Amino acid sequence: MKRLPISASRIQETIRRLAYFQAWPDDVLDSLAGGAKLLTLSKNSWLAHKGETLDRLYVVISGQLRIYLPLPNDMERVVTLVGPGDSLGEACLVLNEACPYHVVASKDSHLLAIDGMVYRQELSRHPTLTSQTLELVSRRLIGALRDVEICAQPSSVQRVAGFLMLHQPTTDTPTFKFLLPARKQDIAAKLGLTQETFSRVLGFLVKQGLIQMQGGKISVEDGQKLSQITSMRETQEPCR
Amino acid sequence: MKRLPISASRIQETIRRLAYFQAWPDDVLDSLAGGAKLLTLSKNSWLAHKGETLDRLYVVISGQLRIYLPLPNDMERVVTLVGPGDSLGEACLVLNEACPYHVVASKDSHLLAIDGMVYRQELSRHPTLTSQTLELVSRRLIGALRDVEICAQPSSVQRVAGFLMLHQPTTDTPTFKFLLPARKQDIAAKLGLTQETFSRVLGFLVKQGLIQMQGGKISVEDGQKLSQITSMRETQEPCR
DNA sequence: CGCGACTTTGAAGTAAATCAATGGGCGTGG
DNA sequence: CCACGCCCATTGATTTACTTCAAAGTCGCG
Repeated sequence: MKRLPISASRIQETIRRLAYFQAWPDDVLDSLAGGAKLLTLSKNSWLAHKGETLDRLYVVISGQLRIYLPLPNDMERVVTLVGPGDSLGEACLVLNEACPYHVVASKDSHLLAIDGMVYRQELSRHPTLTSQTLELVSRRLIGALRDVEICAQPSSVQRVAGFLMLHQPTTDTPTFKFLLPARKQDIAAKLGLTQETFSRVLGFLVKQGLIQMQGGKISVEDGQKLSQITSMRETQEPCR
Repeated sequence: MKRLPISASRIQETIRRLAYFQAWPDDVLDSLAGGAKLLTLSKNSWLAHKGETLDRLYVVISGQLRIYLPLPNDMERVVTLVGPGDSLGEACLVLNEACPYHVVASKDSHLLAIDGMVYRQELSRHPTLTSQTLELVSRRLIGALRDVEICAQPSSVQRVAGFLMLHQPTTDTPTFKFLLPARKQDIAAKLGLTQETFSRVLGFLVKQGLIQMQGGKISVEDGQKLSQITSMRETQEPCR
């Protein structure tokens, strides 16, 4: 992880380009730019460890971060995959609490790091920002709940089906394509499965004709049936 | 569920007594009392269904609510148990989104129901409330993460140990007692276990001398060892 | 073309779910 | 005050879906 020696104007420019800051007033952006840094993280390098105090708000410009919880058996439970335009750390900064998860770059990444003190100060100064942040955190809370719901599915097929259906653009679109947002390994870890099980389930769904797959490209052929799986009592066909 | 025919003054009085509203200005409380109702829910009656729009903020006065996600196999994944002084619905109201979970009374309960419109209006009028709510939702988000962490533990013994250790009053208190906050059934569902497994694991821990148990009263005898279990690779003793 | 990272496939073991039945508390009513 | 009935917890026996361990296969990239 190294700090890019970039001019302040470059930072301001970057900030203004990010959707995250779209609705924020100019003077706030100027303040934020003051304590901001541009970071470059190479794949697999750490951004934060669980238990550390987080003193920055991070916004991903390019690349991808993996937020996860470490498990006893050398496994990980992926909480979120943070992509371009996404941010991380609001809740911790607001509460001034220790970081509850690990964060590492899952790809070479560029990010904006905004000083926590400045961030909190601006937050307290501008009610609009506070309510926007409230909305953001609320969205994240509800999102977390959706993830819990998927991971709580009793069978692996149901979890994967639930995951796939998250990507349908509009409800009642029976067929659609998308690219897996990360390595299958990481997605499996987000679903609470091993990569092996995830692979097998995808293979099973292909065999059933419910999806097609080539590399990371998924084509859902029958979203209808896939949704039903989620609420079915028996999922695993006799396997032959 | 029936509406108590209670005077407005009684409602204001109740509101003022709740810790939830401690720091809120008087005029806000008056407004909130305007659209508020006192509800009585008898055990097992519904407060909200998943998918419905939630148009009230609820604060529990007495009793207990169970927030949960329905699972295909007629099981539930308990998200939270909401007790006296706790509230529910902030995130939904802020985003004006459908309720993502079911809510039922797990005991006979009394609650305060505050009109959503009024709540949002007051929120937008008073930046202080907004930041307090931001803190509340942030806390809830981080709490949700802790729950995910426990449920992600690979073995049942580790999940239960993690749950038990949540109740230690201060870190480095090796021994402590507490009362289970709900039926074992519901706690099991919160840990992603069946009641049978939960029962067996508790029995196992008793046999190991790590805890004592009589009914809902738990006495943790060796928090040290219990914490270690959480990060151990092998958990289940050979059983004989 | 060959190497490393990631994924897929196979075979075996195991922990937890499931099914089924018993046991204990507690409130209600006789 | 005891007896019944209900709800919840416990215990046992069985099944199986997932993990685990191991190895081969694929892909992209220098």
